[in-house]
Amino acid sequence: MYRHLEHRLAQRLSDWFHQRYPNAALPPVVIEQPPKIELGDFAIPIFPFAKPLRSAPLKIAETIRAEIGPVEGIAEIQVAPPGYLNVKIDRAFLAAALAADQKPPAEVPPGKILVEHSSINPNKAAHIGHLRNAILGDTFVRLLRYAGREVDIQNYIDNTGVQVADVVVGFTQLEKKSRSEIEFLTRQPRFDYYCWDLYARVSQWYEADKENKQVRLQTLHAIEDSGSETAAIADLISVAVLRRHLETMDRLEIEYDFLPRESEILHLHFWDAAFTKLKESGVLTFETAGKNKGCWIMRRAGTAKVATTEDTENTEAPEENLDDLLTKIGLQGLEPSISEEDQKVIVRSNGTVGYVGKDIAYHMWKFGLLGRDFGYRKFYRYPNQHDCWISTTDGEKDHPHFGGVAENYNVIDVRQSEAQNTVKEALRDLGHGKAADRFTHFSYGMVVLTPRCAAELGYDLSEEDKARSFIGVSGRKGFGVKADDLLDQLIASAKREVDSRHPQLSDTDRLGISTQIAIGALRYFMLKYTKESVIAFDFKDALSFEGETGPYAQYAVVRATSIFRKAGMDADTFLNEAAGKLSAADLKKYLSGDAANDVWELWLTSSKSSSVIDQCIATTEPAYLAKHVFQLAQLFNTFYHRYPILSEADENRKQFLLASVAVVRRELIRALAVMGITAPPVM
RNA sequence: GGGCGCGUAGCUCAAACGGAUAGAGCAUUGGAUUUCUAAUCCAACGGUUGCAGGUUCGAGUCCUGCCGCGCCUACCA
Repeated sequence: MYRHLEHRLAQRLSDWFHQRYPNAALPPVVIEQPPKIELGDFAIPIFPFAKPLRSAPLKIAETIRAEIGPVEGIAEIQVAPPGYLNVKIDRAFLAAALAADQKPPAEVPPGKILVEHSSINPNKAAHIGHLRNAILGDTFVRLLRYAGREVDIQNYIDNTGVQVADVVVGFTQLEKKSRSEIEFLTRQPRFDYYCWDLYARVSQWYEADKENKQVRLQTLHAIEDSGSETAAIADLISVAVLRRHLETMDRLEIEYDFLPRESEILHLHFWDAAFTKLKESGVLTFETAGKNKGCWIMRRAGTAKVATTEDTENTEAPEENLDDLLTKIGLQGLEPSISEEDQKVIVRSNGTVGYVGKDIAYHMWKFGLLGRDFGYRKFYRYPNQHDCWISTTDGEKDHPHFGGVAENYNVIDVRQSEAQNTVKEALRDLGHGKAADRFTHFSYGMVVLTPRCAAELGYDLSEEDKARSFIGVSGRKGFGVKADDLLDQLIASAKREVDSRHPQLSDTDRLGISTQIAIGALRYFMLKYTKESVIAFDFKDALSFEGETGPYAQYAVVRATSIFRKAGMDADTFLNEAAGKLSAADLKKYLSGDAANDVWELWLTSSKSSSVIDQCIATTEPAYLAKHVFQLAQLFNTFYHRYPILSEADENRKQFLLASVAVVRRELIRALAVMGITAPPVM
């Protein structure tokens, strides 16, 4: 409803401007929030109109105020120096709509959206960096679904890369394990932890003797031969680790619909099909000389940008740079179409295709542009009976339809920006401009360890690392905080509190509550930072349950619920039945005037969730929702402290206060659900 | 070298489109509960938004230069 009023107001002002000044070129109407609630609920800066209309902002504002006429849902419009229009919402109007949970219909664009996230190499345990990815991705899925969009969640599994080969080397060479011995190990709890340590040991082994890297190369080749014993072992390991990843993420209520694997991209000849199209369209060119002789290359994304109709005036500049470069490296006259600096090798001179090439093929499939499909097999059934499918070469006849989507979001960290751009440009160069436009790299920053945190974990730091402000997580070095470990710690820490607070509850109940709190803390922690920022991981912050944390917001819900429990009522039932009986006169009475500003702010903020969620989707930034949830919880806690509700003597006012609590509670629960957080019954 | 990003309170972070007095949390200090149980609330303290210019009614935000840091720049994935 807040969103609706905002749009209505913007539209009305825009219409007014166009009617009164039909020939003027005017900037769009921008709606902001005044710095203080006393000033109003919406603020429109008039300054941008001063110049085009050749008039003072205050004068224009005054004219608008006088001529705009009544707007439904708007109570008052004031002019404020030095040039704002401050607008007050009709408080009773909004509150009545909110109490009755009225939602004006929103437009939902057609077409399915694909969100790809997690994509953890299946060779070791998931760590905190993967948690950030999965939580961001899963929350974005929930945001889209809240907005009414249909979403498929895919988790791309690179099961044929060197990382898997390295662990295979560890089992077969370092540990001399047979296939059946490895199979036995895969059935042990937390097999991924075993691999974590082994992977780090293999990396050391490579460094100890360069000869050892030959083994890696042989193993890598053997994996690609699908009939070999090595391939079978690799599959055994990667599937077992993958299963562990699904279990870990399921602890956080993160699920997937489909797991496309790189092995099928190869075996089902996705790449061959893509390669043919890429060659035919000239996107890939064969190098006959120079550093990349014998490779199929593409122009590096983002460099020497091809002139389009919009920027013809810039056509000269890149060519000059190109000539300069060619001169510098002594290549003038050889006429490669792209300088070596700008070349991106897609197919190596030995004929094998790199990661980006496979990703291009995968993305052509995603948008239904490849003319091929995976085989599908059920792989994992979640406790809620939802099935997660995996790619195979043959597969089951009846399966859901994956691929051929309208939009695509890839949740991948910022280091892959260039590779992502290359995929996007390949789609564009193939003539699929629309698909390229609907390809979004949902980029986010790294999770790193503070030197203190690394020391706490017992890692020996080099002098170089000690001097750094933070240290990157490294699976290769076995350097990082494992996802399951962190979650275990959070649960244990929450459990200690719950045990002391609620000794009367059963241990199972206390564990359940602790788990909800741990998930709330972890998910909120990963979402409160804006996605581009680097998270300097610190146990003190991550394990905190106070201040700006998930449990703070969960606690607000618990408090709201406990008011109703104490009153012998169910909060939702109350809202369904009693809230409708709130008279317009009472709403007006209890919400009017500056004295009611604090309660009004509670209602106002409650009404903003849909607007905030729209903003999160438009900017691919879930942190706005985290901030909103915290703000709402904060307002509620202040309100809770200031107003005794059950002891309120005025019965009508008591009903109004209860309705206020019930509305905030409902909106908090909804917003938290979008973040994948549920509030426990007690805390 | 080139590309991208970052630099805001002691620490960790906010501040959509340039807008009203740059806000939170943590930490520190002082207070609040026989109550809908304090994982809470109130208050104090804390800032030349890296530096120097510029654009304009107005700059943490845009432009230029400099300083510092990170990532990418592999026939790795």
